[in-house]
Amino acid sequence: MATVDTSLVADLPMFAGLSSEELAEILREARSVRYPRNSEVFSQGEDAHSFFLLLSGHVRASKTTLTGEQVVMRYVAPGEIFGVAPAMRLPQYPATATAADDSVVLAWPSAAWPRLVAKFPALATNTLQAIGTRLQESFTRVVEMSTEQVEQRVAHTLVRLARQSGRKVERGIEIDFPISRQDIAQMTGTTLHTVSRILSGWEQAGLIESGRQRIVLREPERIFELAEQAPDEA
Amino acid sequence: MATVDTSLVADLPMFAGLSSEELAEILREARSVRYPRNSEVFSQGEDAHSFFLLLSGHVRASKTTLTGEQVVMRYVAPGEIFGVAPAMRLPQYPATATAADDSVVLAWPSAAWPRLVAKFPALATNTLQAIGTRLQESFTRVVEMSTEQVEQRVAHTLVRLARQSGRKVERGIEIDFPISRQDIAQMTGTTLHTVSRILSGWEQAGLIESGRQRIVLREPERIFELAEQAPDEA
DNA sequence: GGGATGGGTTGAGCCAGCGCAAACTTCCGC
DNA sequence: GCGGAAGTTTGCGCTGGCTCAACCCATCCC
Repeated sequence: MATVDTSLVADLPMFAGLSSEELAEILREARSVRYPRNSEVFSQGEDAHSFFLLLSGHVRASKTTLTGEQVVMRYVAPGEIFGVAPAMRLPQYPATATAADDSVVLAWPSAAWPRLVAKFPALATNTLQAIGTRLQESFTRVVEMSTEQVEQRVAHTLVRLARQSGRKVERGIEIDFPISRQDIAQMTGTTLHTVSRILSGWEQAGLIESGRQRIVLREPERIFELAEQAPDEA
Repeated sequence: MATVDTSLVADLPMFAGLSSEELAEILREARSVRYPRNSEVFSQGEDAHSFFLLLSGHVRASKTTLTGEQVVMRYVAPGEIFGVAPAMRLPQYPATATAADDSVVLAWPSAAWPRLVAKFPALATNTLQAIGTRLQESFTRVVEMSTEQVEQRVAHTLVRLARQSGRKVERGIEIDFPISRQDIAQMTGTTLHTVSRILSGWEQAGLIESGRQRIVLREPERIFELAEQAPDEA
């Protein structure tokens, strides 16, 4: 159980309003764990033994339906908390968390939550804000799924991924972790075939550049326009 | 500003872990307001001046897109909090709240939130739990929209409405507030035409009985089966 | 009681995107 | 360097559900 340097996480919104002594006390209860790419951090339905903070890498949260279909709920970026089921008093994890790339996380045992929150009320309000943001994002997704065509949804998804986890490269903005057509299909409620067709079209048009589990937005503004415009302006 | 009887709300999850004196202190800051059917409690984009608790009636939360389409996010049942933007530090309401039926709400000024939470930390954890539940519900909806056919989604929606706001009547379970085909369409991401066709079919089959803004589930279990079964078992 | 308004029903045609199928490419382990 | 697995591309046919359109019915207000 390595000790974590407070400076690594001091500026995160999760720890806003806490002194560095308080932060140190909180971090003392966490252990840092490394998850290689494609390994599971936790699994849907499993007892929620811990809650997490992502230090580096990327983690995919996905849900599996009764009929076996997978839906990707979100990608966790470094600095975000995840697996916070204990904070909502959920006894089990509602989704599966998988390392989309080699990742390092901080993990606190669930039992620590009530104690920490009692001692540091800022944690509760910070978490409330984080969950609130996530609720808004989820609402946005419901609205998109209800009102937009597939192409628009894919565009929105790429824009969001680029904003959240984009890395500037010479030729544009690259999504900073391996992501397949299938993953995007599971984020947008379509099939990998349709995603492939759409991305091929965009590549043809010079909007993107892509390869195996790799996407570079060459013209982010034009993708953004696609995302925002009404379908019949196309 | 009427004084509110603590006994009305003492058992709500929102106030779990608070003594009746503490509860009285919290309620002292709220005023109770009546909203007639179809009136707006607050409007999307408006400054979040208050947060609310529904005492009686039903409130519909809906979002409007840039292109003018409406999506119904949820129906608030008595005892639930809503418009809790202030708790998430959202400066504006992300949705519009409309009384689906004559309703009575408790309203607290936003400014009261930080003060109340500081004094009564249980409020923060209770709210966290409420928001967490809502996040799960929203996730469920994303999954349904991603993986289910329209008929299944409508079935799921009716089952949920019946559970949340169903009233037992001789012939089955009636949704306890006026709800139109259009409303259901906006909850399921389809058109009122398609909803009308589906409900007509079910009425034909004796599964439901319906009229103007009124739906009675005559065979709730069979609707439930429709909601759960894979489309090709139909 | 007549007109208007809001909600509901039903028909006909069309197309976005799915399902199925086959082939290709890249990566990785041995 | 070979074989297999995983990811991607592309063609083709079909269909669920949308669009457009017309009409009906109940309720409410003069």
